[in-house]
Order: sequence, then structure tokens, then C-alpha cells
Amino acid sequence: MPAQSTRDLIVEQADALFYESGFEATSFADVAAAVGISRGNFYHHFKTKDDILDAVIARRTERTRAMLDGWQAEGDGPRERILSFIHMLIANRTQIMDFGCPVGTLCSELAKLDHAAQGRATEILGLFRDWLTEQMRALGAVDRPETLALHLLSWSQGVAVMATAFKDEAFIRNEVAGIEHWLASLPDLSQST
Amino acid sequence: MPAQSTRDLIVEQADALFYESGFEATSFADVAAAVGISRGNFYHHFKTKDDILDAVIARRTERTRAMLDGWQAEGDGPRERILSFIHMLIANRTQIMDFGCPVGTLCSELAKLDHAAQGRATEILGLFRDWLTEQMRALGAVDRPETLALHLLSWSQGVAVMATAFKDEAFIRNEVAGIEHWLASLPDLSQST
DNA sequence: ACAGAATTAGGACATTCGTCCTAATTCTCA
DNA sequence: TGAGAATTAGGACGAATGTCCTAATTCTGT
Repeated sequence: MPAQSTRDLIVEQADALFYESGFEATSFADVAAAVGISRGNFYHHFKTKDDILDAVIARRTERTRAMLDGWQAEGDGPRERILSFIHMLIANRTQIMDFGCPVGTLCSELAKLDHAAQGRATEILGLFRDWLTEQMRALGAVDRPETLALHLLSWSQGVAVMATAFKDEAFIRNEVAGIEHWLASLPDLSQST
Repeated sequence: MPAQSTRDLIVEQADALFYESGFEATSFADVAAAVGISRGNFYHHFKTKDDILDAVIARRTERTRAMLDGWQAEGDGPRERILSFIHMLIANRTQIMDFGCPVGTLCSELAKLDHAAQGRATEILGLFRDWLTEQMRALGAVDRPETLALHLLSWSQGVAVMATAFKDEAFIRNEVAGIEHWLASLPDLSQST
């Protein structure tokens, strides 16, 4: 069993570079140099740059799903699961202050490029939306769980954008505290068996 | 008196293209074609692409300041002024769903490019922050007006990102209603003479 | 060991990029 | 009107882009 195939290495490095420099600003040569292979070797694995983008989005989709499944399996209640989501802002604060949210910034860039993969990128955001909706529903008889989920997702996206612009870690912690307070204010009407 | 100088035309078209396609994805040729002049003519007005970016940021800074000054001069109270800010999300909803917030997306892109103009772009957000802080202060004896200002700015940025990703106008209106409700919940302790 | 497949390196390709030069044209104003 | 400045068009320049080809190398299974 190979530790990691060349293809996986390419996708991994492209993922990081697309995040840190943006899709448009990252060239074939950049990814090749990061992986340590020749440019020509690329064509054997990916025919076009868009193919790499598709693979990167697929990788992010898988990893997001795995992360959400992991939180789901941890056995805590929905409130603790939502906190896991929120605390990503703290855990990834350094990267967020440098490059923003990987998903949000990719969606924004692809929207401007009018890129065909925009919908697939948005689907990652949709995973979070659906998962959060499920948690909100599990929290009890809230009438519009998806509205709450979208609000929380939107909140975190705003924090990411602002943190990137102002490079302000205190702001992140402040907003996270605000989110926690908001979450605590939601009535828990769930019934434990 | 010329209706509009060529230089101003260039900056105006570059502004729109940077917004709609992003800075990196917009080329000299794109702007020249939009203005209707030759590529060579560019160098007479702007030596480098970064010079155009600086001019675009300066233009946006001026226009933002003018807009904020305009709201300030309308004679309404701070609550109505803040509503003017919030309602930008509704007024510009079509463009926001297509291209996001002009300021937020530019800051995010320049952060990824590690561009020297990043700080100047962030200053535009700073104008909003400072203006909103002033309105929050005018609203009364709130202990941390800047915290509230940053929160509101962050809120609107999140709405813009989500609206771009999901192309959901109902979400925008929902969140705007939420912001209005939040604003109404802030105690007005200002003293009218 | 060896044939065939998979992978790799290196470079060619047309195009586009930002930049810059030069010559022609237009404008300005004494 | 005419000289000098400002503006414009057109294209050259090297570098970089995404794409693609070919030949060498490595791997795989028998």
C-alpha cells in the first residue's frame, strides 16, 4: 500500500495553495513545485486546471463530511456538537486571519469567475447548513431550524471575513463568545428518553 | 470642462471589473476593452497594474466617505442612519448575490495575494467601522460602541458571503429583518436636548 | 527475466500577461 | 497659426500561462 499516491499529493498541495493564494492566482507550476514533480507529469493525472479544482472540491467535501460525521458520533448532545462547529473559528484562527474561511473564500472567488464548479463548492457550505439544521432540530421544537442554521453559518462567515481584514484575534474570541451566548439563549425543548 | 477624463473612465471600469471578476482575473486588456482605448494608452495613465488598484481603492474610499457623510447629513437619528447602512444589503442584493460585497471580497482576495494594498482596502472597512461606532455611541451610553459596530459589520459581511454562495434573496431579507430586530433591541439612552 | 502498462521528466506550443517603446495624432495657448 | 505638451494607437518584449507531445524510466505480473 503506497503511503500516498502522486495524485493525492497533487490534490493535497493544490488544496493548500488554492486556499492560501486563491484558485486563479495558483498556477500549474506552483502546484508542481510544491509537490516536487515536473509540470509535464501533471497532464497524466489531470487534463485541465479545472479537473484539479474538481478534485480539490471533492477532497474538501469528503473531509467536511467526515468531520461532521465525527462530531455526530461523539455522543454529545446537539448543543455540544454545535459548539464543535463554532470552535473551529478559534482552532483555525491563525489560518483564518491569513486566508479567511476555505469554503467561503472559494465560493466567493468562483462566483466572480463565473466558474462551472461554483455549485459544487457551495455544496460544501450546504453540508454545514444541513448538519447544523439537523442539530437545531435535535435541539427541540424550534419552528425554523434551517433559518437558525443559516444564521449561524452566516455569522461564522462574517467573523472569518472580518478576521481576515483586520487580523484581530480578540474580535474572533469576542464573536465566538457572542455566538455561544446566542446558542445558550436558544430554548432546549428536546426530550431525553 | 471634460465630462469625464480618460483616467477617470479607466478607474471606473477597472473598479467594476475588479468587483465583478476579481483583481487577479482582470487583465489590462479587459479594462482597455471596457473603456474602449488601446492597451498602450494605459501606460500613460498608470505605470503598473498595482497603480490602477490603488486608484480603484482610493475611488472606493472617497465614495464610501461621501456616502457615510451623506447619511450623516440627512438629519435623522443614529438609529435611522444605521438602518441606511443595513438597507444597502437590500438595495444591492442583485449585485451581492452575483459578486458579494465589493469591500469584503477585495480584502479577502488581497489577503490571499499577500498584496501590499491590503491595508488600504481594509481602511474602507475601517471607515464603516468608525462611522458605525459613532452611531452606536450616539445611540446612548453603550459601554462598547466599537464592539457593536464590528458585530454589525461582521453580520453584514456574513450575509453577503452566504447570499453569493446560495443566491438566496429570501435569506438576505430574513437576515436584514433579524438585524433590524437586533438594532431595535439596543437600548436608546441618548439624551435629546 | 521480460513484456506491457503505468508513471515520469523535459520541453514544445500558442496564447496571454504586465510592461514598455515609438510614432502619430490631438490638444493647448502664446 | 504654429510650437510644444499631452494624449493616443500600435506593437514589441520577455516571462508566464494552460495545454499537450514524446521519450525515458519505473513498476507490475508472469
